[in-house]
Amino acid sequence: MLKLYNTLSKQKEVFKPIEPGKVKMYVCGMTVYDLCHVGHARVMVVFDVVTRYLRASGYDVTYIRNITDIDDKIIKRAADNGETIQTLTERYINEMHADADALGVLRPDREPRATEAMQPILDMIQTLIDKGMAYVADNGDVYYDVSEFSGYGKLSGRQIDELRAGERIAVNEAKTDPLDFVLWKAAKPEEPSWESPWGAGRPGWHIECSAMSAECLGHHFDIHGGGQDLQFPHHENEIAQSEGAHGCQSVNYWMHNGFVRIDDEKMSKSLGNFFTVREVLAKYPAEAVRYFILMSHYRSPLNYAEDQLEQAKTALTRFYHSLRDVTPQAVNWQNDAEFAPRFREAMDDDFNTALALSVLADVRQALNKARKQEDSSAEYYAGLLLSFGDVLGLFQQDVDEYLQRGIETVIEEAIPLITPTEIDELVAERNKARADKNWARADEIRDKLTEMGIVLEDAAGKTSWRKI
RNA sequence: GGCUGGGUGGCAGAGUGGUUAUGCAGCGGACUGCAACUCCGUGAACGCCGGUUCGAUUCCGACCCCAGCCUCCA
Repeated sequence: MLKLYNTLSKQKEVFKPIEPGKVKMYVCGMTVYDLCHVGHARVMVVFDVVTRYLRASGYDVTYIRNITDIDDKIIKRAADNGETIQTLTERYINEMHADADALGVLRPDREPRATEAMQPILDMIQTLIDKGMAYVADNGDVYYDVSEFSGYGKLSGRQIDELRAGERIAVNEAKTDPLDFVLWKAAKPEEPSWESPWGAGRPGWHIECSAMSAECLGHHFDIHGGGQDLQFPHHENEIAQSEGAHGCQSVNYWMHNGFVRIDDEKMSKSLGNFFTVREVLAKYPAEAVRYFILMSHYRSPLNYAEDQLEQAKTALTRFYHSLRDVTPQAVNWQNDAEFAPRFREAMDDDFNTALALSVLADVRQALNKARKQEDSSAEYYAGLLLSFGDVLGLFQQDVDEYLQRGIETVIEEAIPLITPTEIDELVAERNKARADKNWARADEIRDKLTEMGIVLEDAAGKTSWRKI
């Protein structure tokens, strides 16, 4: 029985889909004006695992992750670069996909873009105006009238008067209430804009998600996800818009993942303390980054640190190592009686991947023991590990490809160090020396390879190698 | 100031009213020509102060500290 933490109720709840057997999920994706950083990677990986596990649990999942391809930062960046917003966003959408693919993140079923949803956005704003929940200001902007929505604050636990008392709300003359937020922004000269009944302009940030989620999933759907920082105001405003316009509950379960931190501070663009996914992938295998993200619970803060990445890499390598030279059986983990109950229990408990990984560590150990005893159950455990791994998006690469990864392109100062063929030749020479009990020569070769980051492993009758 | 969440062994990170998390690192042993890999064994923890309890790291209260949101942000 799957339980998940619902931000709306601030507690774990048993998951019950609106329509039996089906899950409709919407996650706030990226604003595409720059490369993704590790925080973005976390959202993608976390909800990828949520989707995979829901599917493994038998649900027919419709997963939507939007792309924000029009906003102030995009306009500014495009202007700075002297390019159109289309070429800018197109480029970063491709980069985002490249990062997602590298991290083993499956594509959502749909990735709607704000600029392609103008009509639904305009319709929704009109509905809100017609219902008296929005108004056109003197400057041509359209604002949502927060006082017209009684549920305002229910997600983030805020009271309207408390928010009013806050000192950090910017004063904007055009609004009748500082808490009101913009649905439609009147265009300034030179800015990209779309025609509307209220003049040329562009949508406010929040309205696109309300419009697109309704377009893709209907007025009422199961799960809405995103980063913790979107709780307020973005998601609060989404609720106000969707429920204001449709007159019914919009989302049953709100899920928010925790931040990635550096030195106990949130990783963010504005603080400038971020690492792009691209930078991290240059130093660590993508799957190790994924493993690192899954090492902690999705709602906990995740401290980004090199030694943690190293640890993830080591742990992952040991899994692949255990899978090496075993022919895995075709196994469906759901049929397993030994480990699956614990795995399911962990994942059912609000997607506790950290605990699930500890179960996989036990499977790995069972596999190693079986291998040591040359027991045929090794093939079963290997298959089981792969089946579990599929739920978390781990262990799916070819074993040698992972362990000997990138060997063709390993370069240090642009000079290829060694080719696999050369390694094989050295290994053969060393084994000959070993047969002759010429330990000095054998060790010399091994040391030479070690210096190049190649580890040799002498199993009975076969020497294999891997990259450190 | 308001509202959230958190403080666990060397590091990371689950969890629990009384019994082994797990991973990485360490130590001892087996295996090995020596290693690597693997296996076996092993030490080490619950911010501080009270309370409830036969018993609290786990429940309650105060305190200290940390992070986040309240402004664009995954």
